[in-house]
Parts: sequence; structure tokens; C-alpha cells
Amino acid sequence: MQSQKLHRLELEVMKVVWRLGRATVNDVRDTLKQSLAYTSVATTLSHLEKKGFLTHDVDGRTYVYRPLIQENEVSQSMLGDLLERLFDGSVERLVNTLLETREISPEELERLRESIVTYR
Amino acid sequence: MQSQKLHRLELEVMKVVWRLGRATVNDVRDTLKQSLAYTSVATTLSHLEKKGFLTHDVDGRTYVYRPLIQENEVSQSMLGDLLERLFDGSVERLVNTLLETREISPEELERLRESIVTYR
DNA sequence: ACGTTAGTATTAAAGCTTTAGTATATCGGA
DNA sequence: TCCGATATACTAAAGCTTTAATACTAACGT
Repeated sequence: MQSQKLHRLELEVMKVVWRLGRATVNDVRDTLKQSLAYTSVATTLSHLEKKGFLTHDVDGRTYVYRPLIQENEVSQSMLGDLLERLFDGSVERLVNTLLETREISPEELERLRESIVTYR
Repeated sequence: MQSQKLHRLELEVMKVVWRLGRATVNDVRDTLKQSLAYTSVATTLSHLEKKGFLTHDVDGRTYVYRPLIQENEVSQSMLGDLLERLFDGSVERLVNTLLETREISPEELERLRESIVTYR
């Protein structure tokens, strides 16, 4: 398994593909917030495929991309990376920083407590 | 206030300065894990100063750098950025992803529960 | 006083990500 | 069939981070 780290644009493109399940260049292009040239999106999808995050099927002359890796896997990997780099691996410090920073709604805090308390 | 996002090397250098409180180029160079040319470290410190993360006092002909921003501030900012980009701002999803990785010792889990339960 | 050493300043090369232009191929309609 | 539209392939420019060489400067020991 490789690095599983995605850069800004790569991540945004992957999020679209994860959301859509299957996506052409134009699907991605139309869904992205930022407007990009067709070829920019195509190049990025190409990169992602070369890196092993995606593959494609061919439909006529059109490539239909689909993920080869789950969003959760990438999230875990990137979060784990930040955990090491910023908090020296201390989950406690990370969570405390999170609590300090965010104004968390009572509902979210309750769900959070539930998650942690029931975690075994 | 500006972006508060640090790249890999910049962050490593800042961590040294935070740890030491005050640091010369050689202090940083000697403390870093990776071995770098003197001028590489000096350039990075220069960048960090230009970006407003550091300043320096002069001691003889030597620059003694010190942070202008706290580690916690940068941690919050960078974690917040990841929270948005990866979890659409959902603290719950972030924490659940963290728990899923299962790299948490029982002691750490206990402290974590304590943190969350006592959070006002 | 002078040369060696130890600093900083300047410049830029190398490597990476983003972005898109141009070339080429092919599908589909008139 | 032929032309325009649309798809991918190829190439590379622009911008950013990392890394370090070179140039310049000043302190210090003798």
C-alpha cells in the first residue's frame, strides 16, 4: 500500500468521485466548486489513476472513473499523518485541541460522548 | 491574521523553535531529525520570519529567532483545515475516524473520555 | 592589522502540484 | 462521406516548497 496522501485538488476530485460512485471527466468538472478547464480535470484524474486511487471503465470513447480506495481509508491515513506531525501521536492532545477550537453544538457533543463512551 | 498553514519543513522548524523558545540557525540545525545544510535551515527561518511566524533578535552577528505565534494556534488552524476538507466540518466524523484506527491505548482512551465528559 | 572563520543575503536549481494548451482520434449528424 | 464536436494523450508553463551554492560581511584570535 502506498502513501494515501492526496493534495488539495486531488482530494477534491476524489471526493466528487466518491460521492458519485462513477464519474466522467465532465461529471467531475460539473460538480467541482472551482471552475477548471476540461483538460485540467482530465489530467488530475489521470494522475489519480496512475497513483492507484482510481481506475476507469470505457464507455464508447469515454472514460468512466471509479474509486479503488475508500474515502474512509484516505481520511484515516491523512488524519493519522496530521496526528503524528502536529500532536506527536497523542490522540488526547488532538481531541483537546479540537474541543478548544470549535464551538460544538450540544447535539454534536452528545453524539461525541456517545461515540467515546461506547467505544470498546 | 494570515493563513497559518505551514508546510512540512516549515512545521518541523517551527516545532524546534517552539521547543527551544529561542534558537539560532545552528540550534535548529542540530535539533532537526533530518540533516540539512546550514543555508537550508537559514532560508527556511527567513521564510518563516517573512510570513510572520517568527522574529529575531541580534546577538553579535547572530540571529536568535523566537516564535510570534503559539504552537496551539497553528495546531488549531491546521486541524480545523483538515476538519473542513476531509470531514466537512463534522467533529463527530473526525473523532469516529480517529477511534476506528484503533491505535489508542486503554490509558489514552480513559483520558479521552475524561476530556469529553468534563467538557463544559 | 590581518587572515580565518562563522555568520547572513542573495540567487537559483530541483522537485512537486496545479493548470491548461495543443495534438490526435473518433463519434455522429447532415 | 465529410465535417464539426467531443474525447483522450501529450506536453509544458506557472507557481510553490525544499534545498543548497555562492557571495558578501563582520568578528575574533594571534
